Amino acid sequence: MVRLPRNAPARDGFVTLRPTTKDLAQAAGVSLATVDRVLNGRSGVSASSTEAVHAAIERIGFERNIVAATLARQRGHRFLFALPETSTEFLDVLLDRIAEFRRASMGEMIQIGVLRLDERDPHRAARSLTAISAEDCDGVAIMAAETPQIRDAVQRMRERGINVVSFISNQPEAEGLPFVGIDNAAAGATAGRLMRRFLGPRSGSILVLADTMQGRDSLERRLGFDTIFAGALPQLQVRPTLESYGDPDRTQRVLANAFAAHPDVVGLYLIGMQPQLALATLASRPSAPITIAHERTPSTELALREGRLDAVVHQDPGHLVRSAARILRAQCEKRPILASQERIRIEILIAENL
Amino acid sequence: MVRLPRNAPARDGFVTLRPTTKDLAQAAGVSLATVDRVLNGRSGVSASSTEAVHAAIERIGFERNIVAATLARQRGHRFLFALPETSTEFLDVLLDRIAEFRRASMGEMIQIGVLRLDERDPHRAARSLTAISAEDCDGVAIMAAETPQIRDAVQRMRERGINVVSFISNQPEAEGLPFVGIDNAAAGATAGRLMRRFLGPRSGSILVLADTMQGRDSLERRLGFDTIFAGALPQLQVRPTLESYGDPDRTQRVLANAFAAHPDVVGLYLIGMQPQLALATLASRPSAPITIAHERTPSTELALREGRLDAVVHQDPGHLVRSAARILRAQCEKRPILASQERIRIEILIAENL
DNA sequence: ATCGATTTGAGGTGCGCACCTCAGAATTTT
DNA sequence: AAAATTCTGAGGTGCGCACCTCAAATCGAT
Repeated sequence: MVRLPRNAPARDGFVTLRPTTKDLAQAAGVSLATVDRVLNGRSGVSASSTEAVHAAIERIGFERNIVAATLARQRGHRFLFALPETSTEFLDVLLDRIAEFRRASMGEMIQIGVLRLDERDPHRAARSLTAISAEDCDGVAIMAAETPQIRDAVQRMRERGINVVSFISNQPEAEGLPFVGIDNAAAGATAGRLMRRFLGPRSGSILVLADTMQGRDSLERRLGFDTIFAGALPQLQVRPTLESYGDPDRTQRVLANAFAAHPDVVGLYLIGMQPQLALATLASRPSAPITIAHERTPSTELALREGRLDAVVHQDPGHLVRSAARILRAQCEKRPILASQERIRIEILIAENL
Repeated sequence: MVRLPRNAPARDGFVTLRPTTKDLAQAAGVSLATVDRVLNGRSGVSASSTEAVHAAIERIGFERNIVAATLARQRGHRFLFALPETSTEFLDVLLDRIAEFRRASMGEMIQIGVLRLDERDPHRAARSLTAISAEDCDGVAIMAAETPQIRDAVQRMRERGINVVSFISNQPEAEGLPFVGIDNAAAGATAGRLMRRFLGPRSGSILVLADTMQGRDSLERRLGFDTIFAGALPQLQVRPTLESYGDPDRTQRVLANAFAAHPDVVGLYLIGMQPQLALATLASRPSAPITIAHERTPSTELALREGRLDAVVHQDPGHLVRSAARILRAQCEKRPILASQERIRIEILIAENL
């Protein structure tokens, strides 16, 4: 229990205490009020005063005490996660992590809400977003396919002063929206590389199954996957992407057809969010192809353990949630974000490192 | 900018404001002073009062406001990272992360120091630890091989009231020390599984090179690695562990000898912290074996990109540092730790998911 | 019943900052 | 020059909690 007297001498490898706003005011030769005005971007400060404060900040190495600031700024950030309404295992996991984060961040004065967007009806989804008022909400993390309606809604939200990040599924970067999620092309390439290595010298067809190829994410993953097999690999044929539309029956049907059409299937890449649908179909097949899926869920985890799945390419939902919240918070407080810390890693899971 | 008036009505998916200690005192029918005594584990409270407070905590769902608490408890935690003196690339990366974390946590009133321990001389290392006073330091994360001297020094530190976690290299769990790091047996098994899959139908010898097999970590990794090849794999021979002692010349020598003795080498598992030594030797060989190493460093990253390394099994140094600090802090504040959040993942890196 | 020990309550202080007010100073405009 | 405007400083308040003191109440044992 080390108390920290002001002006504590530097000892060992430790640093001394940090200057406060009072020290800053003194160093800058202005009053606390002016320091406050500069620090919090209030109006009515002359250029020379602003300059003096900034110079003093540099000189004495002032850093705002975030703990005290968030306490004093009796303002809990309210963030919304806008997620698709259709339920998938990955979304369930994500919701769990959001709930977990909500509990953890109550202590930090952050309130978390969830809004479900009707994917089938972009207009309705856009209206849900438009209904969010800046009074109720400081920031929104949006996971939705990019449509003109959504794009407009996002634009209007930002005009209302609500911070927005695009979450997991990337909105076009042109708008300058921060993106929280993995590089899907790299994720696809990762899956492709594993597939190729696991296949070794084997030859045959590789099937690719997506929920739908409408979404940017699936496209990017497929493109990344293909980069690995492009060129000199005549013995491996990556077949056109099959689409399941998240429908168990259709999944069964398209897979059965594909297996019939290509008796030499040696690999199966499950791009989409519902790999368990395909895995269920596959369970009945005798010689299983090398199978790689995305996202760790109870289903994929079990399949990995049971050997029905050879690898899973994953993005950590906990990280996604926390990163989105950190970015939104930084934006609210007009702090810079450390891009390096916010990069979501592409994780590879096999049975041994679960 | 949402202000949070007390007794704010619940809106949307948001939660209402949290009760304060004052509310808690009222609910428990005791005074603020008694609530304070219970919350902070001070003495002189009857069992019945303690009971009443805890019941009230449950009932009204009180949760301490960490922001206010850390501000009021004008006590900056001081934590030390005690690391080996011998420099490796992994340690350099680790030091970078520690420096980064130090900067980031100044705002949270946490001070971070680094202490280097002379590995060659356990007595000297133990003395360095013994010199740490509880006045100067609230917690220590120790990365060191377990020796009787270190064990005793740790014991004495704990008796002095300094919190300790064993860091990266595990001290025996018998002492009830929290451990921050990966399960090395699982990490070894992960490397083994990748090796086996990457080898496919190939047959031959697999070499294993460690810095030294003195450390528990290397032993565990080797054991985990072997589990994958145990039993029905006559075509793959995992050879006895070679030791480099971190010496470039010796590395070169033992590897050259091993390659001479086993012309059929198809795999190379680099257990230790200095894979770059072996990689340098390997660069001159024509047909490279499947090579797997531990820990992402500039060297291993480059080797992955250049194809000289096929996979890296990794533990994130940033996570390690933050997790150690979180655990130490939780111990200082007598808070429980969320074991699930503190599990360090075994990451798999290939060229595509860097 | 008396004494000591234990338990409790009331109250205060301060952490570092955000945010507010209002009066006075410095500057610009008329 | 006066008036209007912009800028500045001094001061206060409160966030939720930790930590402190001191007096009063309660308890147990003799």
